Amino acid sequence: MATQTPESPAAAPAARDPERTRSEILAVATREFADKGFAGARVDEIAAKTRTTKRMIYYYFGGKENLYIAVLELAYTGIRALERQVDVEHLDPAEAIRRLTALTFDHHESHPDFIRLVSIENIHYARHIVRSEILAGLANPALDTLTRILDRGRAAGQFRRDADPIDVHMMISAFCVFRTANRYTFNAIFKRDMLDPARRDHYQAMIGDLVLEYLTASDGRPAPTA
Amino acid sequence: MATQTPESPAAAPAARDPERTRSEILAVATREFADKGFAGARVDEIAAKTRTTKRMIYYYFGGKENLYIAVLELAYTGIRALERQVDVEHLDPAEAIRRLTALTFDHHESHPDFIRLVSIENIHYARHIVRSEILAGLANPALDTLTRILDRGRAAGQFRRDADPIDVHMMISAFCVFRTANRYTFNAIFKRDMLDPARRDHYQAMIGDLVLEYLTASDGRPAPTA
DNA sequence: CGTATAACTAACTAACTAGTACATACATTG
DNA sequence: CAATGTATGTACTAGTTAGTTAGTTATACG
Repeated sequence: MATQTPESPAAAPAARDPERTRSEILAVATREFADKGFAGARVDEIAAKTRTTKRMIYYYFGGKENLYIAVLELAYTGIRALERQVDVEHLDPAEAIRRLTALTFDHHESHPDFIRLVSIENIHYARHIVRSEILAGLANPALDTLTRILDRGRAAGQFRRDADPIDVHMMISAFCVFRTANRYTFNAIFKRDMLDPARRDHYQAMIGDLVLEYLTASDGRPAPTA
Repeated sequence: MATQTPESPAAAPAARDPERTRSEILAVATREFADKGFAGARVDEIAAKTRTTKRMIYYYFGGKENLYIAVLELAYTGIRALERQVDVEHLDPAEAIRRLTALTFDHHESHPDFIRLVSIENIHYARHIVRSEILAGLANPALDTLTRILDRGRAAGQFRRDADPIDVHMMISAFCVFRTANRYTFNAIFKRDMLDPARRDHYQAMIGDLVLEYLTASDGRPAPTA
């Protein structure tokens, strides 16, 4: 007997389950906002796609904009949790960069809705991120990881000394985000699907090469010779 | 006497000027769609910001969606015209790459509305580009230019032989587009404005270095030694 | 048990929004 | 200078959309 709730053994739509109601609204809203943007998404449609009613959206979230912010908060905290799991401390700096880059690459590929939400939020000048207390002060595990790798690489004389963590993070993100975020216009214009599985390994290696070549290039200053 | 009659040469609101009416609607619509997206933009507001009425939008463009497509067409053809003016044929391949990269960089920086429209269009899965006959078959001067540079660079034994023009174009675009398109969320999270004039030269040089280092790196094949 | 409260539903509304009907002024040309 | 099509403005409408009102039902807890 696969009972879902303590007292109800019926497999019927669980009558009362605030936890599930809330998270179902969030899940559906994530899809809708990511698909159509803030202005394009419809509260009525979000409600219709859940097993509950529109009233519940207002009950739990207070309004369309707050729901959108809740969606952003969930998306960002989820991504950050994943980033925190990355462990490359045991790897040689160059290998660690390659691994971090590959993981970021995989990550963006497997979370297109997140990338879409970020694009949408940029169209809104990041207004909602700034307004959200949760998001405004969210730590960035990927950047911390990268900072440690760069420190190790510099100490070992492997990496250029003027490499800035935020810049390197930007490089990696730029490539990985572009590939997903601009997939459709790029394909319409160049007739090339940047997410074609046949080209996946090629692009994953390319961004790794790119970053490593940058990091191991001379910075024009007296560097400790290997 | 500021007469508005047919024969008045006065600088007063030109009574009849279809050319101006049309282009004014397009200019205002470009700003509105770039600012708020397709769903977020309001036909009434676009009309209010022109010197004409909503009726004229329907008269000239037929509807909101067609107006949006017209905006895209104008934006893309304008950008393509600029790209066509790039002349780097007289430069050494490496210098040509640096110049093309710098021009692309400048270009994206000075056309944020275009980048926004591209982001918006990606949110719409490039549906309108595909529908537009003008856009679907628009040549890409930047890619042609790049292809010729790469050919010259390979012939001179300066560039790796497996460098693909579309891939290289993608690299350049990724960096330049990301910097503009993701400016707001990036700044909200990392407290760094990627468009800060103080960092402009740094980033312009960085993308140039990045691409050149990639192109001059060994491709693991027997290459003509310099 | 019974009652307070949290979870929930259905129906409604006021405001907005894309698009249109209709009337008319202007300009070109025969 | 008539007449005909182009360009334009005003006022309207039908449909949509975020948000609300007024309640009902389940559950926890004394």
